[in-house]
Amino acid sequence: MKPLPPLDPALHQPARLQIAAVLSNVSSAEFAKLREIADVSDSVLSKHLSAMAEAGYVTLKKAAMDGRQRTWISFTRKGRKAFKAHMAALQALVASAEQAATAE
Amino acid sequence: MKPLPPLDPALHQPARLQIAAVLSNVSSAEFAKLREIADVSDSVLSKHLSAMAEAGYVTLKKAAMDGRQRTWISFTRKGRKAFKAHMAALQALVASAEQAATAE
DNA sequence: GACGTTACTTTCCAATTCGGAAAGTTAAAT
DNA sequence: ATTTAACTTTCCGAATTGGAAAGTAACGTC
Repeated sequence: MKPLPPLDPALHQPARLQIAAVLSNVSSAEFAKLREIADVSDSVLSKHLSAMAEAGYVTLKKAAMDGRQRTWISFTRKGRKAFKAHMAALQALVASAEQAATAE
Repeated sequence: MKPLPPLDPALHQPARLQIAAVLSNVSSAEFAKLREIADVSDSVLSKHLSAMAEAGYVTLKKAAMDGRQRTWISFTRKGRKAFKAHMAALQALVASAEQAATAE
């Protein structure tokens, strides 16, 4: 039984996984939508997004929507790739666990 | 896009996932084996195992092996169930991410 | 039967991380 | 010029995580 592929610390945290899962499905998502799904406060979401942006995984774009200022978040190519790798690592984990016959 | 099933905090941490993945495949594993796979120090492994034991997820049994004292770790039924649920949550995450066409 | 060794366990401590509240910022609406 | 909406940053406190080192328990040895 060998060590599994490494999990990305910038994505592994639950709120970040949620955010990433959403972003993987869309070209961009609204701040408010992510906050709702990740179920965190403004400040916490903002901090997670900053961290992910710092890692080069997402970009934030402010755009006027109905006059109001909104922030749209998107994966960068790097972010998409990192998330894909992270998912693969999780898949590997699931797979390794799936041969769960009771052997010794 | 709805919130995904919750991830179990007692299992989500990387070292714990590794430990759980191993345990899911065997009836019991040696302390030393887990330490090697999780790639952590004695003290850290011991603490993770204590935490998982406290959660009712694993049991530790000391047994003499070749004269020497060894500790064998096993999932409880509850632990197995919790890990299964956790894996299902990860699967759901993977699945939700998998429709990753670029839609909006 | 004192002593060393092995195999953990617990304590100590520092570094991160995480979260919310509250204060700060900025651009648009009035 | 003010207000307001939509974040962002600061300011905490609490919890996690990790290693080193000290502690403990069970043998094995002499």
